[in-house]
Amino acid sequence: MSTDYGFIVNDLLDWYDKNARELPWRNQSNPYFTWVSEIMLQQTRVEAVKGYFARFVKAFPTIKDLATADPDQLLKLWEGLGYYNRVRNMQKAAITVVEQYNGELPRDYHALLKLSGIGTYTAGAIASIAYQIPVPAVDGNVLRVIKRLTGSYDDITLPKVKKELEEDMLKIMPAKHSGDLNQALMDLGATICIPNGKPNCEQCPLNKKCKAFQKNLTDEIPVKSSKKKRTIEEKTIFLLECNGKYALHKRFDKGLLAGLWEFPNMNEALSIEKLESILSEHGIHEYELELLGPGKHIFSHVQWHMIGYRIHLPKHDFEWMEDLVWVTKDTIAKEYAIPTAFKAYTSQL
DNA sequence: AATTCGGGGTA
DNA sequence: TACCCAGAATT
Repeated sequence: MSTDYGFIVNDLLDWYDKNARELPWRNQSNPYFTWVSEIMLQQTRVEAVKGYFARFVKAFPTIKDLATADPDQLLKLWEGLGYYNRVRNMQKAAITVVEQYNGELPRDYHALLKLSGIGTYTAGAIASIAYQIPVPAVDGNVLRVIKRLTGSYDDITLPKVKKELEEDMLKIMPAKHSGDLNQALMDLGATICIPNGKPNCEQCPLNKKCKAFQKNLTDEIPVKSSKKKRTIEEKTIFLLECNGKYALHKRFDKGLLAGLWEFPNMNEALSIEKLESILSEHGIHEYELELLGPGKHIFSHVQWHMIGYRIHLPKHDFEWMEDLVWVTKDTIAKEYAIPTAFKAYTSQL
């Protein structure tokens, strides 16, 4: 069952001419910059991206620079932005682009789609914005705007619903202004047809045609099926300090916060007595112990409840934990990417 | 189809 | 709190 959405194209393009947001990655013609912005914007708000975008393209001005970059330097530039696999995938794709496309992002939707970290949304966004290829870019904004427009109770978390909308939107893409149409839908979703709270329907260029507005259904549409609730994990974080240096540990290269640096830690809430006995078991008898405050961090699917200890050691040739590096506070700040989850303890270095 | 990947803004 | 954000990869 397909729907013809052709009746909204002119309204949206007219509205976009007057109301487009001015953003650092707009009004420029470098497809690589468009690519960087689209990766950063995945599940991430515009305001959060602005600073990261400027630093990133300054440090890596070309796809070749990205392809040859030090992975740890990339993670440092991404530090705090989240979803760190995005930057790993982007470098992997950059290497592919250098090897297969002479360092130039392909002007082809399906070729873009094959690159690591580029799915249907991002391929459509790059193709339409950077190359004016008439393909849609269906993100959460577009799903929300269109489902409200038609008063549809489709569950927008279902892959089938997104796929059908992509097929319908493909049919109405204008030959020359596909990038503008896609961005019009996104700007409308971000500024007028907003997700939380009351949308600003009185300002909407589509309100005369919008079923959700006419029937007062904007608080029930779009429908999103409920999510799993978060599990809680207890952790004990150690600030091991010796001769002005701190111990860091590199996380496993798969899974949560893959490849980032962390303070040594254990996956349980450790009492002082238990900690003292563990240290004793490892032959560690000279140290100063300080209990640090609790820390909490919420991820999408899990939350950490942490307690911390500062352990001041006279020497670091002990055999409690493996694979530690010892670095100064300044070096950590410049070179080591530590996720925000440890903020309660990085602030006490 | 369901889950896993961050972090912060907002009501 | 709970929800959401210019989603993609993995299972």
